[in-house]
Amino acid sequence: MSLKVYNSYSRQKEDFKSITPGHVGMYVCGPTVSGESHLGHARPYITFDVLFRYLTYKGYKVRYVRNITDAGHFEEEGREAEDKVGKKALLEKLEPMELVQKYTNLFHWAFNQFNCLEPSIEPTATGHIVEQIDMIKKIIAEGYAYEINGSVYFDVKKYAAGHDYGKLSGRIIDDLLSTTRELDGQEEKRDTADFALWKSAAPEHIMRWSSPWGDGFPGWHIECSAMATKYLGAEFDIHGGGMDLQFPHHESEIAQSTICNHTAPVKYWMHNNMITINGKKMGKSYNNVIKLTELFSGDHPLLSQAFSPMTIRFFILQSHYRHPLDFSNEALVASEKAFKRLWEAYEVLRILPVNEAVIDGTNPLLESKVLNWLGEFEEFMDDDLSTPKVIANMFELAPIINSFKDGLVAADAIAASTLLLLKEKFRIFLEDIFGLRSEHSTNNEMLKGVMQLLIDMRREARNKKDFATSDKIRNQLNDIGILLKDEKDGGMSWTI
RNA sequence: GGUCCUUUGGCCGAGUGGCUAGGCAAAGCUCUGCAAAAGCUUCUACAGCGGUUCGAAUCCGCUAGGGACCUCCA
Repeated sequence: MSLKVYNSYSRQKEDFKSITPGHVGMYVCGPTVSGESHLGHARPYITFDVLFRYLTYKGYKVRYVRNITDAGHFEEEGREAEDKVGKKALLEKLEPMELVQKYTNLFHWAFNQFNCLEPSIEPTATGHIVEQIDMIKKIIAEGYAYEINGSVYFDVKKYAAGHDYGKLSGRIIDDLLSTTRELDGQEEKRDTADFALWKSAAPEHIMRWSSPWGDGFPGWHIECSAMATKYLGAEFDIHGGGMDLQFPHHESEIAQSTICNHTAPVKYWMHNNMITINGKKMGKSYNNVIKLTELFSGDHPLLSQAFSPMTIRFFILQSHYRHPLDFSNEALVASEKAFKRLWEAYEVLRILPVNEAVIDGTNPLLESKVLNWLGEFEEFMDDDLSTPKVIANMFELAPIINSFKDGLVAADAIAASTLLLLKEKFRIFLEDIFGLRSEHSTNNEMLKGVMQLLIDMRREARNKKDFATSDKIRNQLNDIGILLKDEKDGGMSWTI
């Protein structure tokens, strides 16, 4: 089976074929570490983590590059260009790199909580100033950039004359060139559509580097082009990021890299949609963000409780990555319950005994349904990562799994081979590909021993019809967060 | 203002021409000392209007609402 992905550049689903057989180069725009990550940031990194995992499952050796933007990206409108990282640092009275370190650590911590695999390479913008300067030099040499007052701008009009500038973002170049908007600090550009490759730094700028054009800092888009080229080559397979980066960021990346490397840089552009809150995009500019730390702690006016990283991961996977996802406390509560139920079914499945003697199941209809649902796991993922459909199938299978445990379905209803396949597919898709995991460590031997003792005591009490004692054990365990469940066969199990 | 997208049952959310997605909530039942959990059952929607078609949530047009980008943004 072959993977199809939606390519933003062609606006259609395409068969995925890697440039180098067996290998995939993937670049994803990483965080700007001038502040704390919020729920909106979780989406791309979880989405592309799943893609990374899925490509690996498909047998590709993937080099996954995700940058850390620890410089650059500037405020421009209505005021002098300012280095965002440097500005915040002054406010917080921290060294710029101290601030960057703090938020980088926080980012790593949060996405470790989300069980996101680490990228193969996580380059920083400040660590690649030299590469960026080299790239700018080449673009100047090619005649597509010009220097004015220590700054360097990309000549969009010239580029657009021979290239399809605006194709990725569906922009019409003439509209861009005839912007009616008045922007300060734009007068030195030849054209308003031009973008900065290098910006001259005012004396008070803390973050600055020397360059052939004087002291300054790199422009908005050049870091991704430089680092992607360095680690993935002039042409690589996948470039991912949020939809809001299509213009101008990715459009400009294409232009820079195309001029510098004489080839279009990316084969498949993939963009995730936004997370909205009350229908509005969650973003810094809207002042409506919910930080990840607030989500994890529940410390936010819109939240009724804390939500675990796996709940959020599951919530994100329940919708398709290219569709908008509206946040609400209720939706997260629903996801929390759904995930818990699914995960517990999975834990039941793992310890379900397999009778190798069952060659043919006694319930062919059930068996064919199970096989069909399992087969669709990969089929759905191949269709542009349709994670919600895979999850829907898992929920079709969950009651069947629970019915096996409760004896509502005969143990020999399906062949041993099918049961083994069921176990394997659940493990691969739930754990390896979706990156979900148990929230709680229940493999603490000491806790297991204590629980067994309490279960034994409760059973003895129940046998003696001493329900006061048995209820006390159950209720008090419940109060501290352990749920005792009486099984159909008289046994007991527990979950946190 | 320009470009583009979107509108699904109480809520979330799949779905691109014909066959009940799924989850959460709610109700009933089974099981149970009670409860929880689990299982079973019920709840059949596609913004409005018009068109194409044997047949449309799905294609086209108009109307209304919402949103994104155009400026840092995942």
